[in-house]
Amino acid sequence: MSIKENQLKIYNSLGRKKEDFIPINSPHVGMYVCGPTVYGDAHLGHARPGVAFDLIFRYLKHLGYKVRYVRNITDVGHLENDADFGEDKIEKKARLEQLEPMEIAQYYSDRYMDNMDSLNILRPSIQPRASGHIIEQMEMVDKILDAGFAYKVNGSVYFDVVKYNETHNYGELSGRNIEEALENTRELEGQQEKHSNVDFAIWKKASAEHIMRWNSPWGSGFPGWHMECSAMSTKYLGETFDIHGGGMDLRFPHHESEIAQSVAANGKEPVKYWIHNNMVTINGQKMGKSLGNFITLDEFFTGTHNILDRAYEPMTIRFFMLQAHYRSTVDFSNEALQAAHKGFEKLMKADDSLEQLKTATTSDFDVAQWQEKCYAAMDDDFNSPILIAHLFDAVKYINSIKGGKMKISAADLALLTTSFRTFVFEILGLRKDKSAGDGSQLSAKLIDLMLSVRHQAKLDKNWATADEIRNQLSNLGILIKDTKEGSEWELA
RNA sequence: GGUCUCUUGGCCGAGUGGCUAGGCAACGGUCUGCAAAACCGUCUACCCCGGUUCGAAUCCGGGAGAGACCUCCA
Repeated sequence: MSIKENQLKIYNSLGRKKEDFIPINSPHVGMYVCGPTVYGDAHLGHARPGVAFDLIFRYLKHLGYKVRYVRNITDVGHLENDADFGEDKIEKKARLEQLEPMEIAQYYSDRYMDNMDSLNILRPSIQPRASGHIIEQMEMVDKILDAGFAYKVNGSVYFDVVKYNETHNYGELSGRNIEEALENTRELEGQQEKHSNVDFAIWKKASAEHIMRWNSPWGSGFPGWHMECSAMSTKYLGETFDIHGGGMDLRFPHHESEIAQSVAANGKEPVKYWIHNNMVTINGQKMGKSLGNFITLDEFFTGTHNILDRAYEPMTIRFFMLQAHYRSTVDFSNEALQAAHKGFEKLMKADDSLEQLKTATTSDFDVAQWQEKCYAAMDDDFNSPILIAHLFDAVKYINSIKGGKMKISAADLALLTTSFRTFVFEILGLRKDKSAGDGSQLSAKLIDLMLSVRHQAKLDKNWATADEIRNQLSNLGILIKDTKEGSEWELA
């Protein structure tokens, strides 16, 4: 399979500039993205990296790359508060609800995947769980100890950031200067075990009441915060791979520490291109669990959060996110989502119209050049908003042909149809939601019956009856749309 | 406090040294028995103050405001 000729550029967080995308082992591409910690329902913020990296995954595949996409499920290891008093997040929830920790993790990861499916996010090639890779994480801890970049204290193992920084640059990704950080020492409590407060645990001793624990050479415990991603990315993608993604909030300390761990253990930089998606904000502020200002995806789909004016289809949310570039923040509001909903509908209707277009001998629009512009948008760091703008140019053209104001040749129509659909469905990953068909067959037939009665009334110029039917159906939430071809209906 | 980012028309949101994205809303029109829907058209913005330049919303400096990270976080 050949790679489609392209000039794909990717903004690399490591270096903060756009670079030509040249895979290490073309046509193979390895991509690792930080997935969710499964101790709660996915919210709008989780949809952002889901959609962003799905777009990247889809486009790379479209270009002909063979992509192995790995997205982890974190079901152990995240500490709350500081290290000494922290307890595993999953364990805490379990104790509160009297359930097995793994039961919670399974429940929420299933729900997460259902949500992602709704958003038409392709499943990654591998979705490894942290709890299933304890051995690999212990092996990596061992390697870091052997390399001399970690030390053992009371059954825990800490990464020696200060020592690492003597020969490497801890802070290369986040633009931090550790020496400065050390000078502005803040008083931190309960950190006597660490040689320095910039050090972090790579293996943590489990307290007596800690349920999620594994035996290790250092005693009974669990892996540190950042180990899972280093261990699993190395296992499935190799010591050096092409793309590592995640939310911007993970840049420090999570990704910075991942780099340090991999370099310490394997002696080489793990990632060629770091890609970070920006946040979803609500009233200008980051939507997040700790801030308590999040809306879950299920609440969006059902409209059950009191801040929501209505329910929003998954595709509305997907389109809403694709209308912003992945590196920009995107601000939630009902108004913005309703605008996205309408725009999306317009796009889908234009797709339907493609079937009905009549061809001519010439075209009034340079379809080949239009296609080039679409590729140029995607090649420029996956610029979906620009692509969507071009798609709406095509929509306007399609509608003008339909209205008899412009012409298209048969060859151009074929090209327009395939490219339009490729970009809309294959690359942007949009999908027509089965909406009107949701009602029972019987209801649909009854509505059609009412419409034919109304049609006859209109032919008889019996406007009172025609309007009565329209109004009554409207009261039931069924919207009549009169077109030249006859009447259509949809659920409001 | 430190590091970094952002500030675009009624709203959302691209872009970037000259060629004036796009969506939604609004307004005008076409269509329609009326209405809605649909479609077409119109609407020329870039926080403030300096500077560089033939030319800046775009580059540089200063100011104001907002946000992210520095603790788990998508």
